[in-house]
Amino acid sequence: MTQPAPEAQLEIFRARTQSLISDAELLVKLRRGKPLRIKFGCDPSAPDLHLGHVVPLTKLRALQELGHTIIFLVGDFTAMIGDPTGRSRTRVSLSREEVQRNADTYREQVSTLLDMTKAEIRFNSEWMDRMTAAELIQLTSHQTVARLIEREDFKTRYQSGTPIALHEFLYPLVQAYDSVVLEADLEVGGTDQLFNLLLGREIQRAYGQEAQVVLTLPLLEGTDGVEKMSKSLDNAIGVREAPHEIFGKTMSIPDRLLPRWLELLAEPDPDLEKLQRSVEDGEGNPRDLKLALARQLARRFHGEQAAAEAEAHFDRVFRQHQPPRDVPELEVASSRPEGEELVQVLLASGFAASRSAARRLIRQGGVRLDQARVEELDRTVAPGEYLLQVGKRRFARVRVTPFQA
RNA sequence: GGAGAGGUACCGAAGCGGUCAAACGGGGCAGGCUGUAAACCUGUUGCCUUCGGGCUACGGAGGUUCGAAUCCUCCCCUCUCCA
Repeated sequence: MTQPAPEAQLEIFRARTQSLISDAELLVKLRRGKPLRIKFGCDPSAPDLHLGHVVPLTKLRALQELGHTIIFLVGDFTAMIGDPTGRSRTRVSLSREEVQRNADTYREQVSTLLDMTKAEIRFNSEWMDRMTAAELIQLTSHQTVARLIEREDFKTRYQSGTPIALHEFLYPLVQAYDSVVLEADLEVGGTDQLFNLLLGREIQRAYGQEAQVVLTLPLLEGTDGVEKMSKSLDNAIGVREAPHEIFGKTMSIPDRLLPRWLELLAEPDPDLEKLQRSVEDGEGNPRDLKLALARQLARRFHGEQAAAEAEAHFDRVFRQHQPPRDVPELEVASSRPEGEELVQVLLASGFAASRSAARRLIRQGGVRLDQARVEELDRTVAPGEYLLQVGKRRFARVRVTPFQA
């Protein structure tokens, strides 16, 4: 592959980024004509990729296609600390086997997005396990508390009286040191990583290396439209989720989030862009645009056919209000000759967490048996087969078996 | 070592002797509407209930009181400041 000219490459590096520090330094590195070593840190404990990860991974693929080397740094050592970003507590350390297994899963999932045969995967325990206390002290000597406390979340935590444990300061330092060991030319991360990435530059200089270029990417908001996407906030769409889940969840994002998702996630597509323009003009219906995005995402992770089925499922359940084709089946034994209480059936089906919750659902008109809304709280279901529906989207085919004394 | 602040439901946060299963906001769930599981509006959100009520809950254990999330004692945990 012949590499585009440095200036042309710069445009690709810069596309959709939050910040790039700095253009000039990147150009210097590119002009040397050698493939850059591009570091990207990943968390060893959460191998489930979601759309939030797709943003940087798409970027990395573009850079990989320019012939640069992508290095996935698995922070298995740093995981003992837990990134102080947000409120995450210190995590339990994972065993070597667990880390390896997670890394394998990660590799497998990332493979659908970029060419892993050309990428390196490294673990920072490789060098951190061997670091002596004296070396660690030396590393810490290159930074000041004042500098570390500048980091936004440390600052707010300090000011608000939320405790900061001493070891948390080591997280950015170790991450920075990883760049030294890997001789990274550039590090990619989310905006929330800016401080850590910049620290990498300082520590590299302290160890006599050229500073890495820092490239940060916007963080994708989750399905709630407010918080950044994360599994723990339950606002994520996983790339391995079922096609109809990906499709449906995408359809349920707030309309106002749509431009953002299109900007960060959508692959170039003339039809999509045409739709987008018509929606911006007030002509088109945002729903159609959302459909197009949902279709594209489902197709990207599950293929054309699965995407079509997911769309059909959505259309059926939410537009026509018909039960879906595949409904989970469930068997409930009658507890008395005339059958079983509906309340009990709801509990057994998992649609209600308690009998009180089940009654509440019925009282609110959220329960249907064979399409007919149930009005009686004390409804008993005679033995037989029924389609049970709770709310708009939860269905089960229930078989109530006869009473046996 | 000393001084102070605080621990309330899924989360944030009020309440500081009864009218508190606990305001309010977020989240969840349900209903309505709709162009979608969007937006908006309404309801609901401890458990059990024969729908009259009953039971368990406000860091833990005791106590005062007819009655405690609210007062007292001890304990556990968190934070801040001073040394």
